[in-house]
Amino acid sequence: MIRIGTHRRPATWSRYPMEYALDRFTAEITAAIAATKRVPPELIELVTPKANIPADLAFPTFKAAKALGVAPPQLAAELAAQIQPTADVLIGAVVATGPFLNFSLHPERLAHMVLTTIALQGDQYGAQADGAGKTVVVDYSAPNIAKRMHVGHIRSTIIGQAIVNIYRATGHTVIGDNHVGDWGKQFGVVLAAIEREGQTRAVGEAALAELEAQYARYSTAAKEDPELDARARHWSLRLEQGDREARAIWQWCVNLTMSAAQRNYDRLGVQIDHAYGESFYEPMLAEMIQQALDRAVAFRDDGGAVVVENLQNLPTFLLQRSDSGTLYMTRDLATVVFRLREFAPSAIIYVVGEPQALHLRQLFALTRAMGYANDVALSHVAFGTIFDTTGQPLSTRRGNMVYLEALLDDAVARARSVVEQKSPELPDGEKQAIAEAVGVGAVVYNDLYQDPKRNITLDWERMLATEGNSATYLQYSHARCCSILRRAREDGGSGSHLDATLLTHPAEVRLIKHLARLPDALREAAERYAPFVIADWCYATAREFGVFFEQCSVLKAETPTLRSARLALTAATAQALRRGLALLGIRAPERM
RNA sequence: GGCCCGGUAGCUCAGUGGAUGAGAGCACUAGUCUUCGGAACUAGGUGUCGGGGGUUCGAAUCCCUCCCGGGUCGCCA
Repeated sequence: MIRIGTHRRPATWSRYPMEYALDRFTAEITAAIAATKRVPPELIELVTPKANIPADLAFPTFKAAKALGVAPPQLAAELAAQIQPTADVLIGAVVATGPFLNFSLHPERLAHMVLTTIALQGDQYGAQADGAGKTVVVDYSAPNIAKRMHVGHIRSTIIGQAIVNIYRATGHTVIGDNHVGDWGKQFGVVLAAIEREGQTRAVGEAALAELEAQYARYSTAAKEDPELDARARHWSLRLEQGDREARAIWQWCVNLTMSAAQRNYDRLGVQIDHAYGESFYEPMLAEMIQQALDRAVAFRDDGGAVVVENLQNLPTFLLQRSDSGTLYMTRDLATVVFRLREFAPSAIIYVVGEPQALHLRQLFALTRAMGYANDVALSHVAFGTIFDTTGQPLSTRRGNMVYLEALLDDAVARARSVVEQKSPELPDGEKQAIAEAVGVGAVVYNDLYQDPKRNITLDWERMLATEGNSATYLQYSHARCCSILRRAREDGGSGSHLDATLLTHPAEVRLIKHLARLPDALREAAERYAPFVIADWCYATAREFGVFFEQCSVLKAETPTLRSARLALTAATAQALRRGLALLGIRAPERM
C-alpha cells in the first residue's frame, strides 16, 4: 500500500533523482543474465521488442550464441530455464521465443513503483543527475536589431528553449545566450538609411517595420549607387570605432527591438539568461585576429584581408575585410573564447538554421585549430527552413513574410473562437487565458513535433489542428484528467490509502508502462538534441490515456479502492503530461 | 563541380542493425455514445522504405554508386 498525494515531498527529490523503474528493470535483467555465468557481460545487449511481441525488454542471443558456439534458440532456452524471477523484482516473466530471451514487467510491482515515483517527484518527474556538475551554453533566438521577429527567428527561439528545458532536466547547469545580431555591415546600412531618411517617430513593432522599410529602400538604391554602399560601410566602421552619434542611434534601435522581442518571449515562455549580442565582442576582435595570425592559422593577403584557408579541407574564409572591418566569423570566434572563459562549459550548443552549417563547421574547426575548446563539445542543432503553403521560402521581398507577433495573435484569435464555441460558460478571463495557451501552444508544437532538421510548411490547418498529433489534443487530454480529479474532489471521496496493484486492466497496464518511459525519453531527447522525442512521448501518453478513459471508468469504478487507484493513475498521468508539455514550453490549462 | 541535409502510405511525419504485422496523424469509409468533457474512442492499408549493387545469421537502418529536391561554397549575417 502506498500513499499518494497526501504527504509532503522530501526536498531532496528534485535534486537527487531517484532510480526509475525501467532502469531498475534493465539492471535486474542484466544482472540475471550475468549471474548465469553463461554469457560474457560485454555481450549482454538488450533491445525493446516490437509492439506485437508480448514482452517489455529482450535479449537477442545471436552474438552470444555465436561466441559460445551454440544455436541461438538453444542458448535462449537454456538461459530462460536458469533465470527465476524472485518476488521482489520488476521482472515478471522470462520466456525464450526462438533466439530471443523475452522479459516482461511485473504489472503490479511496476504500477506501485511508477505511481510512487511520479507522486514523489511531481513536476520534476523524469529528472536526471547525468549532467550534475556540467555546464552547457545554449546559443539561441538571435533576433536582428532594427527588425521585427519573424518566422525565421521562431524556430531557433522555440527549439532553443526546449533544449534549455531538457538539459536543465538532465541535471546540467544551462546558460542561455541570445546572440543578438546588433553589429556588422548590415547595421551600417541601418544607420546610413536613418541618416538619409530621418529617424522614425513610430513606436513598438510599427517603428521596427519602418526601420525595415528604410533598410529595404536603402539596399535597393545602393545596388545602383556605389556611393551609398560606401556610405553604409563608413557608418559600420564609425560604429565599430565607438563614434558617439552612431552609438546613440544604435542604442535606440537595440532598446526598441529588445522590448518588442520581450513581449514575444513572455508569451512563448522563453527566458534567456544573457543577451550579450555581437557588439559585446568588439573589444576582443583585434586580439582574435592577432592570435590567428600569430598561431599561423590565418595570413594577411596582398589586399590586407586576413584569410584562413586549407583548414580541414573546408572552403577559405576571412577574419578581416580588406577595409579592416570585421566579420561574423571574427565575432563568433571571440564569442566562443568568451564563453569558454566565462562559463567553463562542457558543451556549447548552437541552435541555428541549416544554411549556416558550413559557417559553423568552419568556426568549430577554427576554434580548435587555434587551440581552444579541445575538451568542449561544439554542436550545431541545425533546423530547416519554413516555407509557405505554395512551397516558397518566406521573405519580405516576396511579400509573404509572417511576423511572430502577428502569428501568435492570429493563432490565439482562432483558438479563442473555438473556446467560445466549446466552453461558452467559462469566465471571460479564463477563456482568454485558455485561448492564449492553446493558440501559442499550437505554434510551439508545430515547431517541435518533428525532427528540427526538416523543412516545415507554415500551414494553418495543420498547425491549429485540434486532433491527432497536436498540442490541442495533448492539452485536452490533460484537461480531461483534471476534470476527473476535480469531480472526485467535489465528491469528497478520493481516499488517501491507495493500492496501485489493483491496476491490472490492459489499458491501465499500458498507460503505466508508458508513463514509466518519460525518463528514457528525456535522456534520449538530450542526447539527440531532439525535443520531438518528448513530443512523441506526450502524444503516445495522451493516446494511452484516451484508451484508458474509454475502457476504465474512474469515478464509477466497481469498488472504492479501485476508484482510488484509478484516481491516482489519472493524477499521475496529468502530472506527467504537464511535465512533458512544460519541457516543450507549452502550458496545460486545467479546463479548456 | 565540391560539401551538407532530405527522399518511408494520397498528404505530413516516426522508425537508422534484430522477431513471417514497416508504424502514427491527416484525409476517406463504417461504427461506438442515455459522454468520469465527442477537442474522444473503435475498425478499415496490394507502401518498388528514391533506383541498383554489396556487407551481415538478419538491412528502411551500415558501405559503394546513381537519380531527384533543398541548402551552401573569402570580403552579408
